[in-house]
Amino acid sequence: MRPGKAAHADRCPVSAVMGLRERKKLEAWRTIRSAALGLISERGFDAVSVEDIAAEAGVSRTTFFSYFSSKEAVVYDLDPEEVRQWRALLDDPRDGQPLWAAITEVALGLAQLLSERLPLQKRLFEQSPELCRSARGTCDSFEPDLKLWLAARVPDGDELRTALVFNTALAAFTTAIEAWDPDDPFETFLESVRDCLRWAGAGLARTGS
Amino acid sequence: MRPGKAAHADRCPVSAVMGLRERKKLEAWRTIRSAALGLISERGFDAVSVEDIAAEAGVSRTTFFSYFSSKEAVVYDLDPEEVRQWRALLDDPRDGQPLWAAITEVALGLAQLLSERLPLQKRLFEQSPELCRSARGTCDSFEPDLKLWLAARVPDGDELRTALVFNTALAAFTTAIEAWDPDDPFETFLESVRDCLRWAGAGLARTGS
DNA sequence: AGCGAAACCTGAACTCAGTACAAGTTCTTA
DNA sequence: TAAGAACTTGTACTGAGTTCAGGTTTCGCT
Repeated sequence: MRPGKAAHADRCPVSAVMGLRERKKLEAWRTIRSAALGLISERGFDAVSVEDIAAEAGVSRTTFFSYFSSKEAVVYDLDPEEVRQWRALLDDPRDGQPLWAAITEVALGLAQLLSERLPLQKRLFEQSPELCRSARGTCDSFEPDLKLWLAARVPDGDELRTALVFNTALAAFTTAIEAWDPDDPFETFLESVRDCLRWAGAGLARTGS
Repeated sequence: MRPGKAAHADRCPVSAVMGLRERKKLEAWRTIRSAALGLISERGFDAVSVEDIAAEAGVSRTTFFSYFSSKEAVVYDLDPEEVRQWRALLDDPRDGQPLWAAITEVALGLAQLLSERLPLQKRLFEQSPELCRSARGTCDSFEPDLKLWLAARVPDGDELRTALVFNTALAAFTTAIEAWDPDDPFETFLESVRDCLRWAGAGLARTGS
């Protein structure tokens, strides 16, 4: 039997035994990201170059791009640990729940998961149109997973309607983000997410509240 | 009384008397755009540089950027003539119609307006992830106008709900675009737009068709 | 007709994101 | 511990987007 490294290191709070290489990689990832967020949140997104970030993280520009696929990605990408939580969120069977209710739960779970990052991100959006324009990129990490999840739940539904459900849920979520003031308590944001999903679920053609 | 140039040239099918300067500008705009679309649709978006386009249009790179704010913009931006039609579409009072019905009409009108361009655009999306990623930019020209229009119709409604209505309508529209095969007849696309808006209006939490 | 101002076009020089690659370093595994 | 895979780095390149000074065209007015 081998020393560390049992079977596969897919479970456990990530940090478990997983080889020097992997551990270093995660560490480097986090170093780069926090260097980036530090610089960006004090100078603003546009005023920080990838070179600045790399220098601050003590790493080369080339290496930066081997960890993040773009400058925006360093703001959007999920920590591996968060990815794990996200998958766990989707793996919950949620049997018997109607589709829209299940979606609402996933959305709220996601919001919780992002609670640390979101206020900062929102503030960055406000000051940098550059970044804001690519805001849709936030979802790039979620989209594939979420589409699979949806497809599994609506096995034979028609394509168009399934896509609509997905995009509308996303619209509800981003609407809540747009409307949220990052200085307000996070609970306010969660309320908005709930409201938006409820309204969209009930039908927007309905007048009144 | 002066010769040409009566009052202001805001009405009329644009092409009316409007000064040499303006006419040249419009002409240059169209030359650049069609040079761009020509090159792009034969070589693909990524394989054409701004320099290529400028050269093909017989104009300098600098000038290109004085007409279009980015390389993507040359694909997305509306011809001034189309802008005129778009504004006309929004100016129609549509009295007495419930909000969602009015939105549906605007969306269908917009689709009609884009009918020429859309098949090509869709094909470009399919081949260039680069371009596709910034697809949301398509709406950048519509967003401000549309938000004003909406705000005028829901004068005292709450912000969040208004934003949700807007984003959901947009989601419905883009869903129809995503699902559409540009080789199918345009009517198919219009049907999808109608369906998506109807479903979103009726409430996505409702199961079944 | 003609003149001054404003708008326009252009080439050159620059910044920065993103990619390619070859050469060096570090970890893994058997 | 040696072969090899994975990772890092500097260098060099492409291409988008900006700035700017200087030249040309059009406009408004007389």
